[in-house]
Amino acid sequence: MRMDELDSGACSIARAVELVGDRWVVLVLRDLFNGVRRFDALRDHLGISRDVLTKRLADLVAAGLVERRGYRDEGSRERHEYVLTPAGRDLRTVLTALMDYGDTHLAGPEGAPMSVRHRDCGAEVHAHLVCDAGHDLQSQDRTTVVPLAGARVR
Amino acid sequence: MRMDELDSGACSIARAVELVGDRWVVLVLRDLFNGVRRFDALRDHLGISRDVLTKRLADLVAAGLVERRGYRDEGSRERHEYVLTPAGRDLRTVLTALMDYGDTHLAGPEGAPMSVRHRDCGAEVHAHLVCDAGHDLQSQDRTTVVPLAGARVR
DNA sequence: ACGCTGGGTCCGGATATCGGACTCAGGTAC
DNA sequence: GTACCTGAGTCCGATATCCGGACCCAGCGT
Repeated sequence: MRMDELDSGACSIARAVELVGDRWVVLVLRDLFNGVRRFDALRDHLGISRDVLTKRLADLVAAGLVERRGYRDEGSRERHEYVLTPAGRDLRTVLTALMDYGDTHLAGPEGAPMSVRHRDCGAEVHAHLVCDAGHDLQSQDRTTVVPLAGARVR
Repeated sequence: MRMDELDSGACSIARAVELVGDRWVVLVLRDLFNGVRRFDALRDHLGISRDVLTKRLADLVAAGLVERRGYRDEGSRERHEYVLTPAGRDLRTVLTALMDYGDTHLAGPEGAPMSVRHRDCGAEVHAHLVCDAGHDLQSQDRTTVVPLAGARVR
């Protein structure tokens, strides 16, 4: 079966990219992973317009990736902050894969700007392709794609 | 050091998302991985407008992820097809991570639509977070992020 | 009473997207 | 030779989105 006979929309990549297929969404998620939680902190750091940030955060909340949570610094009234939900945190593999790609192909002469470390052992963390039998496929191309029940023929 | 003191643009995720932070780019790459190579086949399968497809393909070629290659079916004049370069193929980890995310969080009741298999052993392939000491971090959150030489303070 | 601050909304111009019509070149059919 | 088909685009006008900037609003401190 040729892949172009299957419905492009009934594909997990298509569904996932519906959520995160946007520059700002990815950068907002990155900052949320890094502990930047407040509207104006995000706005300052990313240089995104307030308008768009409002919309992106609302979309992320609606999609269940982010939770809007009240907090109160003493001597201030209540404010909001944005924190990743477990579903949002599951995107870490995607962000790490993007980061690995940028490190390898797009870094300047100074090399990679950041390193993700395993908190327990200090070693660098990367996204790898691994098969369920335990083979690491990094940088090889030994894969085939087969349709399953959720696929739809056009 | 707080992460929001570092330049958001000097980040491998920001650089990578400059290339692939677009719905159509990701879907075009997916189809190229799956062997859909010709302009009109991509257009039909994705339902993208010709205009936008032309531009996305040109951007991908300019970025070195895709090569535009002449070919000739017998009895036709020369045509073009688009094939991934090695740099483009390195995005497989990103696409697999997106697919895993979609399979886990966005699949319908029929389950996942596709499965990527290791050609040598037939087992399913997934993107995992793995540290250089060999620990698999899947679904844990035991990471810290540290700035390196390529980071820029704002 | 007044201003400051976090977290927005509103607005107008610039950009991008979409679907559809038009183009162009080489090959086949007559 | 002429008409037509096909793959691969370009052009166009209407809509949608993005961006920067101005404006708003609710409490708290003074």
